[in-house]
Amino acid sequence: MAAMTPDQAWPDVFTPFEARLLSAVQAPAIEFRPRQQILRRDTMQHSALYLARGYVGLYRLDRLGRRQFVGLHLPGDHLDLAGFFMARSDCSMDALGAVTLRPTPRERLDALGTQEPALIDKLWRVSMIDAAINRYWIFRIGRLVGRARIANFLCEMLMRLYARGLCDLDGFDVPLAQIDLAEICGMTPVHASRMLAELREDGICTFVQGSVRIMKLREMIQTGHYRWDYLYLAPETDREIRERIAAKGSRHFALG
Amino acid sequence: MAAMTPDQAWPDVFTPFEARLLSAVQAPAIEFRPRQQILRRDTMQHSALYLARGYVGLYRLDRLGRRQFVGLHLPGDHLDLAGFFMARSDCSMDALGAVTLRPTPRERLDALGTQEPALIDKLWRVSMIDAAINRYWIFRIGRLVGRARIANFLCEMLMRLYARGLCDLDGFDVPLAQIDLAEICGMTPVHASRMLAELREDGICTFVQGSVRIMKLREMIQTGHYRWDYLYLAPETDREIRERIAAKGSRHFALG
DNA sequence: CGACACGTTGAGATATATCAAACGTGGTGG
DNA sequence: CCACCACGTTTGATATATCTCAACGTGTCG
Repeated sequence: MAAMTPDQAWPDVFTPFEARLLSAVQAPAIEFRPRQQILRRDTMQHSALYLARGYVGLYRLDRLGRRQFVGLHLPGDHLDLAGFFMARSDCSMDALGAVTLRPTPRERLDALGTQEPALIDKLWRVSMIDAAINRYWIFRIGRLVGRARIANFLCEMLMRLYARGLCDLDGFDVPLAQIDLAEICGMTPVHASRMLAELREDGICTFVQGSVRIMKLREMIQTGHYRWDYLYLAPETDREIRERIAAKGSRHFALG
Repeated sequence: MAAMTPDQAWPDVFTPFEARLLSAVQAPAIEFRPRQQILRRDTMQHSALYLARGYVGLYRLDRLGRRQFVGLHLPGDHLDLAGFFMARSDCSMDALGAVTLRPTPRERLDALGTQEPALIDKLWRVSMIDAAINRYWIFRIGRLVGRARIANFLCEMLMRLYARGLCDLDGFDVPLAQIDLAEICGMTPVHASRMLAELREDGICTFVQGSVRIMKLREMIQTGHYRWDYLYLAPETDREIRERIAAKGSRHFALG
C-alpha cells in the first residue's frame, strides 16, 4: 500500500478540501523533543492541537506517581478535543517520539465552523471515535489477561495505522518502549516483557524497541480477542482488511 | 440539599430554558423494565436518547460472553451520543433498574441546532465530560488494586449524583448488584464481595443491594485515590464539596 | 415447601507484582 | 581502541492479588 498523508488516508472523515480549510487556520507548527511534556493536567488550553507528525501519549498519574496511559494519538489525530472544549485538560500529554503540532486558536476554529458547519460535524465524529477507543481500552484492561491485553493493543495500533496508510498489515514502528506498553496495558514492565516473550516464542509477533513485526496476524487477533468495529473504519477499508486477513490465513494454512 | 430535577441541578451545562427547548423536541417516552436490553452493539441508532429516569449500563462482551461495563449513565444524562452521531453504537446498553427514555429524532435535533447553536455546544461539553469519565475508568482499572477500584468507583457515583442533587454526601442508592460492581471494576464477583467486606470491616462504607452508606468519606476518597477534577463540576459545587468534606473530617477528628 | 437469585466463605490454583541481578547495546570519555 | 556508564530488556525467585470452584447461607417468590 502506497504511503499517503494522513489527510488523504482517512476518507470517511476529512476530504482533502476540508483538510486544506483546517490547515489554513492553523498557527505555525510547534516542535517537541522525544519525551517532552506537551500539556500538564489542569492547565488551560486555548487552541485545538493537530498532530502533524509523531505520537503523543495521554496519561494520568496515581498518588505514587505511577503512570497510566489513557490514550495514544497517531499522526493525523486532533489531540484532546475534550481539553480544548472544556478549556482545561483532565490528563497530561507527552510526546513519545519527535512531535510536530499545529495549533488552531479557538476564535479561528469558531469562525471556520460558522462558515463550514459540515466540518465541525466531522470533528464531532472524530471525537466520538476517540471516545469509542477509550471505551475499548476499558474493555481491554478490564476483561483480558496480560497476554491478550498486549496482543489486543498491538492489533489496535496496527488497524489505526493501516487505516491511515501508515503501515502494512505485517507490522509497524511506533516510538514505544516496553515500559510504555506496560503503562498502556495496566501492567508491570516485567510482566509486559514476559508476555511479549510468549508471543515471540509462539511465533505470533515480535516487539523490539517499538518495531512490531507480525508473523501470524490471525493468531494475533485471536489471542487478543480483537475486534475493530469501534474504530468505525470506512466500509471499503474494513472489507479490504478482512479479505487480506483471509488471504494470509489460507496461505499459512497451505504452507502447513 | 433539597432534591432537584436533573435539569435544574446541572447549572454548568443546561439552563432551564435550554432544557425546555430540548424536551420540546423529544418524542414520547419509552419505558424499559429492569435488566431489559435497550440497544445491541452494531445496531442503527436514529435518535438521541435522553435518560429521564433510571440508570443505564454500557458494556461490551468478550468471546466467552463475559461482560465489561464501559460506562454508566445517571438520570439526566444524554445516552451514548457517540452511537447517535456515528449512526451505530459500539457497545450494548441495558437498563439497570426501571428506565424512562425520551428520544429525539435526528432531524429535530438538527433543526434545533441551527436555531440554537449554543445548545449544541453544550451537548459537545456533555459528551466531552463523558469521554473524560471514560478515561478515568481506564486509569481506575489500570492502576488501582481491587479495594481501591471499588472505593474509587463508589466515589465517582457519589460525586456525579451529588452534583445533580440526587443524593447527599453520606450515601446513595443505585440499582447495582455486586456482580455489576465487579463487571464495572474489572474483577470477579467473589473478589468484589471480599473488597466490599474489607471496606465494611474498616467502617468506611457499606453496600447492600445497591444502597451505599458512606461512614468515612475522607477515608473512602483516600482508599480509592479519588480525584474528581475530570467531572468538570461547577466551581461552586466543587468548593461546596471540599468544604463539606473538610467539615466532616474535623468533626470525626473532634469525636476521636 | 422448593426453586432461584444473590451474597458470603473457604481452599486451592493462577496471574501478576515485586525485588534483585544479569545482560546487552549504544554512547562517551580516556 | 578500550573502559565505562546509562538505559532498556531479560531472567529468576518469591510475595501478593486475583481467579476459580464449590459449598453454604439467606431472602424472595411462585
